[in-house]
Amino acid sequence: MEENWPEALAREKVEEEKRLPPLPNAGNYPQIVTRFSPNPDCVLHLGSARAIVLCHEYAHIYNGKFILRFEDTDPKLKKPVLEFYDRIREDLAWLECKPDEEYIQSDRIPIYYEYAEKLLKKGNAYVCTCQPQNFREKILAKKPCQCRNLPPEEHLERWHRMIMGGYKEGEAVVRIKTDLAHPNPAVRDWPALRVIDAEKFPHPRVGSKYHVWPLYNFACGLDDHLMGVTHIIRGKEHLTNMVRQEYMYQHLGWRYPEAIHYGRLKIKGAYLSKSKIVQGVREGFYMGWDDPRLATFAALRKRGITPAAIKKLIVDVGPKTSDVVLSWENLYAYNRKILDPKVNRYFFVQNPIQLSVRGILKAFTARLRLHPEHPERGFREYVIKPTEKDGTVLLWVSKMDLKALAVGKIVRLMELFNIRVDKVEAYSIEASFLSEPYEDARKVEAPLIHWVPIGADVPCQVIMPNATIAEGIAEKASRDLKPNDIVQFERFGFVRIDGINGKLVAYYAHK
RNA sequence: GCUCCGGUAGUAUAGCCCGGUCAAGUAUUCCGGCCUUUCGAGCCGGAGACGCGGGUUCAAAUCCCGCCCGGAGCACCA
Repeated sequence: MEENWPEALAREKVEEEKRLPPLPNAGNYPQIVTRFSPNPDCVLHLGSARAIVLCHEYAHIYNGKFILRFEDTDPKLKKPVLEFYDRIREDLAWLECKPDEEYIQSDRIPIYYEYAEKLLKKGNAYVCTCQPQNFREKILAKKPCQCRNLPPEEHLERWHRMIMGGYKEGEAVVRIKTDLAHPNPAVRDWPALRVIDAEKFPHPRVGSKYHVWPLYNFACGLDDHLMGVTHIIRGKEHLTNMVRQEYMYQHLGWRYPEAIHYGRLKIKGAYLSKSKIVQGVREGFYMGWDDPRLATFAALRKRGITPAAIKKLIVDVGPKTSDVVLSWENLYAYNRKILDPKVNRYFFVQNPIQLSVRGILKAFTARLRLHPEHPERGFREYVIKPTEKDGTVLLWVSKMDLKALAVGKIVRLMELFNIRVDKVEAYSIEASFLSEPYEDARKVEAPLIHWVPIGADVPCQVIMPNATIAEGIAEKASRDLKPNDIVQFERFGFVRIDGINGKLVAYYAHK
């Protein structure tokens, strides 16, 4: 059923969630195959999410296959870095977009050589030894360069010299023949492989083994067919690359896969440029790949943004060709919807200030639900006992609530009792006990504020999205939290617990 | 400059192919109310958009033309 009627299956989903538009000509293929093909020269970020989620999601919907392919064929300008191979794998795993297969292009150089030779032999490609400037002039004039029409034997000979290291950088390049009259000069006889000084620019994985490296259109074009990719989903900056590659497909007698070119995805205020991210981290401007100011997956993960929220967002945006500039609020809204029913609540008092309440005649036991809608999850319990001599109780409250704590005002300490403020000083507030019932507070529309008993507390800092730190005190019960727990600090926001040893450290997600 | 895409509310998206049911739907945002021992969630109500100008037509967000604006490509990068 699933194999024969993927559409029917997909349609069912439409009703419950929103749906991606159907893939073009999906019915023509026995199995849908998509691929995500990053250059391991940076960690992944929200800008890559569109490619990943769309590819993975479509493969999933159609019961197809999702391939991860590292495109690491430029050891010079876009030099791959070893650590990123694994980081990218981790990011995908975290995003719950695990590939069914993985390839690394630097392992496939012999395959590319084989096809280069084949094309050379058939006269569909040639080794061009022209000065780049000369070639440029010719091609702009729609004229062949002096190499183009040389016999294949000559090119084969040049080719062998090329891979043996007989040419220096820039001295020879393999070109795929296209149409010299093509309206777009960029399409005309595009370069397929070039010489790299292997000693000077060793590849992090294969070292100085190869002098000749394929360019994007060659390696990618071959691989898409060789790996059985049926649907290419990539950014629209690759639109002309499709046109270029189609010529090579013609030479090889292959059929070009279906291609979807979506627009760029940006998020307001986020730095999504790989080079800027790498530079900022290397120079120490950012604390790491997971600096909260970054929109890397690592950073989002650290802040408690869930993969589900990211996926939903991307699916919602869909594969349109126009660019989108998302606002963080959008992402937060998805995340909040996922988090709110799931996560427990705790009190965190930012910028604590001491509150002493006098006139307490008995001990109170505050039972705070871990989740307001799910009492079955349990409680945090605090016994508030007044001192024997003057019946006073000491609590932490937040300076942020100072406006509600003006002299004479009535305030309710959540789940505890109501007080009237008597005196406000720089570092302390004095108040007196008023009454216990919640209804009393409602009647006078007293503001509700949270609190932490002095003595039943733990120092806590929350790293905010702009990398500033919110200092404060969390309630004692939060000591039981574990790293990666996501909770809501009531009236403060959702946070992900990062660590706890003596001090609680959390990262802020959003309100 | 050349080639190619695209422009629906603050943001994102549906509708455009096969004109009317679109006085434009949805989510978020913002405002108001209800509910609620969170300024969260939920519920109810409200605000807010078809880039501009022509044309075709009984009828245009949808078709045609021009303009304007935005983006991408024009590497021996991916």
